[in-house]
Amino acid sequence: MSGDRARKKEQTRRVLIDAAFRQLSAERSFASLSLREVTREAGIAPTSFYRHFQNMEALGLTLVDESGLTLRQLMRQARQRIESGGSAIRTSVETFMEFVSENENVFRLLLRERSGTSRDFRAAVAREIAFFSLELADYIDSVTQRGHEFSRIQADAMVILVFNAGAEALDMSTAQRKKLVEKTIRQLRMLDAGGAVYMKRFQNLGNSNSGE
Amino acid sequence: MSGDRARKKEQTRRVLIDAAFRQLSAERSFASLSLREVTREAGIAPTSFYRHFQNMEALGLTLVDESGLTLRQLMRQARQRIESGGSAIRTSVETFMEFVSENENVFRLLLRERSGTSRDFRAAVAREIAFFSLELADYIDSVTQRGHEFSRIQADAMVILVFNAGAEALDMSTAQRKKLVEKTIRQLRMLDAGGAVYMKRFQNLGNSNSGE
DNA sequence: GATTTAAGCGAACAGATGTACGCTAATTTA
DNA sequence: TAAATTAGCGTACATCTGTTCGCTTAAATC
Repeated sequence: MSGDRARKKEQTRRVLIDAAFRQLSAERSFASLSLREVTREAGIAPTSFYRHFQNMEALGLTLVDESGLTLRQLMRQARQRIESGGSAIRTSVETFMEFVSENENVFRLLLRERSGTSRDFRAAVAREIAFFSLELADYIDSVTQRGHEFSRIQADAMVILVFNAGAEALDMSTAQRKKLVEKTIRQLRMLDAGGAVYMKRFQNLGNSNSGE
Repeated sequence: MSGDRARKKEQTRRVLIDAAFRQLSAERSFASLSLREVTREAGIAPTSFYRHFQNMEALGLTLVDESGLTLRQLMRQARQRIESGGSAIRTSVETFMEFVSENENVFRLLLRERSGTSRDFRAAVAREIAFFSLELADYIDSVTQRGHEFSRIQADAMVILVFNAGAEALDMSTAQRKKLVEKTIRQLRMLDAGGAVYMKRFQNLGNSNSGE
């Protein structure tokens, strides 16, 4: 039968990926994982690792990619919830925080590799966040009609604030997280309100960079 | 003569600290430094390390503390520049970016350990950033008189955006960094403008969290 | 059914790591 | 000046690391 071997190979590849994810925690970053640790957790001989990945860096990039996928599912979920009524800002923040709580290790990975030691990792995470931001910018622009460039700047700021809130949440209790959500919502509302005001000012003054 | 030995000890302690800072780079995080590497760079026997620090974690905390000090000097500088005229926002962003460019490794350390694997490190960095944010909040409040809590929320958002811009700048060319500065300034202006608007709305509606 | 392919394994190796221990030599104390 | 303290060093050891190599065994191909 054809595809039997390929299927089994895919299976152990998954086991390796899952083992790596499982070992991530507040105390363990991907960079601190050794090849042997991952294979041990996966129940596979160290040397077999090379049948699936060229090295740990390759495995890491796979993890980042999968995390990006999870992130996109999150976006889809948030969009659905917004469409079925409710404040866009509140819904987005709450959905994101839910995601962080349910995927702490996935989020930690993205968070850490964003400023990690591998340029490829940093680029991969930046790409995922940019995708996230672009989607939000489109949404904002479709609602406000202030122009793509402007919406993009606003969306970028919002995404950064939400991501940062997620990062802070990781070290917090449930009660503290609730407060954090409210704070973040206020920050996004400021940006929202400010977008309208600043846009007008921006148009009146033209694109000058005159001081003050 | 008394204090000779103590002085020399302090000296080699400095050599260790400097060696560690020197080894930080885009490719090397503090977590990836080994005790032996640091002592090698410092020109000191591995075992002598223990005469100065209990372990690498202790050295790391010292680095974070020193980085915090540098950050406070930066704040002082920004304050002075603002007082001697010019836009507060522009001056702050430009001064911060200058700091990042001149202290890339210091900034990288703070950036990485903010989401690192040591709770103590994370707490130490959070403390430094909170200090930074608190100062800005005081300044905002003294100018706008909108109340400490409100100013704090706004200041927090601003600090996050500026820090994040600093992080992005690390992987950028000089030209790209210039554009980033302008973008960040716009984001802060949005927050500034939005603060005024949102504050009014906030007061009129009361502290309700009614949807939409 | 015979031959080829390839996933998985165990043994082995060189290199690096943190740290214990005891020594030396210089400074400090008495 | 004699005794005590201590920064710095070299040796040593157990442990862990990534990776090579050749083998087995089962699936795929012919």
